[in-house]
Amino acid sequence: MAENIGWGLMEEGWRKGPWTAEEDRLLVEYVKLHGEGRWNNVARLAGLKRNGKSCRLRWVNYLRPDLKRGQITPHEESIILELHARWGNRWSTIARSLPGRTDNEIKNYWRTHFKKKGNKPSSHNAEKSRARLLRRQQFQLQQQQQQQHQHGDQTDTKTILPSSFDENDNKLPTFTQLMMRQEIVFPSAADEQGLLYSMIKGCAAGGPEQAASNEDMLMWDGLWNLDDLQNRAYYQPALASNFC
DNA sequence: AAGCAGGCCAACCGCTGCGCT
DNA sequence: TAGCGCAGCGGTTGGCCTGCT
Repeated sequence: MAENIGWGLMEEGWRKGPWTAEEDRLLVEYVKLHGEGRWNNVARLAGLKRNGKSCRLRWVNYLRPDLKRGQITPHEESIILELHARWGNRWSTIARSLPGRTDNEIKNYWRTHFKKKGNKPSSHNAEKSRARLLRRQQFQLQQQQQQQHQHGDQTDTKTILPSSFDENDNKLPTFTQLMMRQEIVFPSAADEQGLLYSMIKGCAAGGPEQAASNEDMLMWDGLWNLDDLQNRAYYQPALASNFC
């Protein structure tokens, strides 16, 4: 039996529907005090009239401090495409390769942009969406630049293209070799290349040959590719086998 | 200006796997 | 080993927003 309480719905004692700012605050306070997990205790300990599932979902998809806001970048999009081709609808697995992005976010993005029209990213709708996305990104970029200008924030160029890379040869050294030659410059954690940063941090000890799991191996296999268009790392599956 | 269609995203639902008893 | 509870996952829904006609 459901009861409408104006903003939200009460069902069997649990509130449903959109979260209020006060509920968010209570949930954040709870996680600060008790950490993530034991979500069924939230109602009792935090005074929230939400079930554990709802609390977990709200935290994971919206309140987590490490979430990355804003549109999916073309770089992230290419990663999503490649990983979806590998793993299918394993959204949580794909999300683990995109720091700050949630499985829900990626799932929504995929369904919006690629699910329809026979999974053709280049369809008319996808093109329109991309055009809209680019307009938004340009706007966001302008805003970021304005903010950086206001704060005098000088961001360093984050080149990770190896100086020894021979374009004619098209043969890339291994990651370990680059580490030895100190030819990799770590991007900052705040950079959109957070993926590269986390991969370097996670596997720097030995590169793909030291990867801890099959999934790590897959990531190494797929992700370490370089593109010199903008003096930064880009995701290009076609070159993967040359690099690792 | 209004109506409509589609995009976008937050949230819910049902199922599954895992750990504990 | 069966039963139970919890956490996590993928699918789906519903409402708001935006752009087009």
